[in-house]
Amino acid sequence: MSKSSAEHGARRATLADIAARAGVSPATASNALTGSRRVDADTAARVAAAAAALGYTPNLRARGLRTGRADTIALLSSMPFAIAGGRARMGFLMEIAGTAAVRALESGIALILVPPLQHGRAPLRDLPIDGALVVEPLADDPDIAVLRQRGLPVVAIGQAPGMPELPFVDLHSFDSTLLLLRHLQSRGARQIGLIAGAAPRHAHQEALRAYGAFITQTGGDRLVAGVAEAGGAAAAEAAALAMLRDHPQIDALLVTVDVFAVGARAAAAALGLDVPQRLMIATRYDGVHARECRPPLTVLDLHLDAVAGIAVDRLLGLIAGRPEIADQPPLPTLMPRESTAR
Amino acid sequence: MSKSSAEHGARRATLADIAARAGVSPATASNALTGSRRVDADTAARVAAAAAALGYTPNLRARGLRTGRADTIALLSSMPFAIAGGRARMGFLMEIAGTAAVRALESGIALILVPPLQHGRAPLRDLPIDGALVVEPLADDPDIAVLRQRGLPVVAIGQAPGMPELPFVDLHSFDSTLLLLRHLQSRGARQIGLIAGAAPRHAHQEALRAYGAFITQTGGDRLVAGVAEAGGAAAAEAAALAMLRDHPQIDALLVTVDVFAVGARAAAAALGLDVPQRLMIATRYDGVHARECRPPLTVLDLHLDAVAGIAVDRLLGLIAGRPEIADQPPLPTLMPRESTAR
DNA sequence: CATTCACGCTAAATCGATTTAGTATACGGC
DNA sequence: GCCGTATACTAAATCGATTTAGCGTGAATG
Repeated sequence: MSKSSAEHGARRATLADIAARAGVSPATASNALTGSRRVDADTAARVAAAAAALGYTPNLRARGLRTGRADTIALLSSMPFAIAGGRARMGFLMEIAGTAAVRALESGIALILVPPLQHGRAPLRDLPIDGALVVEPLADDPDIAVLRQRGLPVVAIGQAPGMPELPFVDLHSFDSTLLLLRHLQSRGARQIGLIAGAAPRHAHQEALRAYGAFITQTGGDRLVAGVAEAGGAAAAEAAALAMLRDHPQIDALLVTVDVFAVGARAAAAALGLDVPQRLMIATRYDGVHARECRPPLTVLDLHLDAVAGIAVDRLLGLIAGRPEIADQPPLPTLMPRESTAR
Repeated sequence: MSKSSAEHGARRATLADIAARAGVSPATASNALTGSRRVDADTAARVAAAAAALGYTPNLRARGLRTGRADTIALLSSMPFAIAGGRARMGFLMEIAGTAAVRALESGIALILVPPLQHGRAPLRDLPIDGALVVEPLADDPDIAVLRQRGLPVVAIGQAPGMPELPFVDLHSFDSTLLLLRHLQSRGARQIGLIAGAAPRHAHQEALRAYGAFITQTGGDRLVAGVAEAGGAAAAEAAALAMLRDHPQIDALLVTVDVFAVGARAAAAALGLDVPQRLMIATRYDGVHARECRPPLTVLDLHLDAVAGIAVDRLLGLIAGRPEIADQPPLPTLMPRESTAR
């Protein structure tokens, strides 16, 4: 009965069918439907009627083959599985994906999700897309390299380190970090430690820069640990343990990655340090990790809706060759939770 | 300098280029690369070398045009914006999307996200896809109708009401409901009210059925309200208000939709009913709404990872014409929170 | 020796739309 | 009446891969 179920449905009407029914050539039918050249109003109406009658929808593969357009963009993240995978399954990426998909589809563009793959396949090389959004790219990001080689426009969500000319949507990492540092300070922190990702991502680098500026200004020791992203919470726990042991004067930790913050919290527990009384912890992204941590972690509202919307607009603009828009999303907003409620 | 940035990159190598370099015809090059027909080992090696040297990647549009395959599947939800949109941006859909995208990409299939659109466009008709996953379809789901008309295989996540023959992944809505009802009972509930979505979705219908069975068995009044999905939390609040006023004996509410549960919680607040002391509330999906509700809501772990994985496997199986797999995900697990901690 | 067969390959058709280059007609101006 | 030109259309080329049909060659079979 059923072989490949692709055989079932009635054959889709083609442009030639429409043309025949309307008594014109395929070329005219095409022009009438897409409006790319002048066509007599009567003829256009006949073509439109035929298309409606036959339920015509263009074959996007054929159109794409001819025009080179794909009417598709990709959203991708290079975050390693240890951070982006697991229980909280790419919350960050998915939050952006939701808004981005809506925004794109409203413009008739489909959004393909390209999550980090465990086994490092590179589907990017032949994906039929017109452009891509890259979330928090690395310096010398291999995905961006591939996309550029294909000549595809790219918009980074969070600046791409070392590529100042690459269009990006600003995640305001410097200001974010300052916001959190000042919050910790206002809650009475005297010595803040910083735990950042070791990978060359703009967010980490900016966190370091902001932290440096803050320490210079306020005094105190410059206590920083870089954690390998692939290590996940366990690596962060180890780093936090070492840092807290070596520097018992630390009374607050700023952790740039939510998964790492969970590790830091575990380290505090291991050392018997009460959170928030003895040690405050704050992180950046408000995901499952931050919310389900006990106590819940103070975070930022990164306004990812706005971020995603602007990113899509910018990318579609680049694809269409429209002049660049300069919009940037609003600055993140503080969302204090128990982990800093002293 | 920059016009359409699509012009920048070097022209992609085509099969013809490979063929020329390897000194064979395009047909042979194709056969060598795809392995669809026998080719001399030497020749195949030459072709492979040429492909590698030129960095050849097939043009998927051209291939798709010829073969009819798209190597793409869609994930779509018909949930109205009032539920799926807004602050919690399709948590349910996105949670599934993450796993599904990984699983699909590992098989070389891209995943397109089709969220509900506010202005009811129907991009489904011409999206180049091989099949689709539909989340919690409606009875007579218009999306499914379109897909079927196109002859595309569909897998429902949560059974499709009135379409028992449609392949689906079981969300175990009947058992889920019983699980929650028994939990409420075990926490001392004497009279449970049910607030379900009014739309003809399997989850709601099964909730009603399970609730009916439960009441029949345990006694008590059958107190049910159906809430229009498009009404969102406000509609649910109104319904809960009415129900709680009319039936003050209600001491627990089971709400099938997380957004509605938030509305129910607001109704309790408006009536001055303490949660959970005077009124317990439980819902199904563990999303932002449930977690950020005060008090946090008791929910189920629906094991969406497993659900999504099975759904993708089933769909890819259908597309490939493989015999059906019968796997179903594990039963949901209870995650008690404060809203039922009496 | 003639015939069949398998093998390895190629030319050309094909998928369905868009676009180029060009044709037929009508109209206006002189 | 002739020319230029705008209009409305069409035939054919094109995008890049796959697939059909078929062609030589050499080995095996009777």
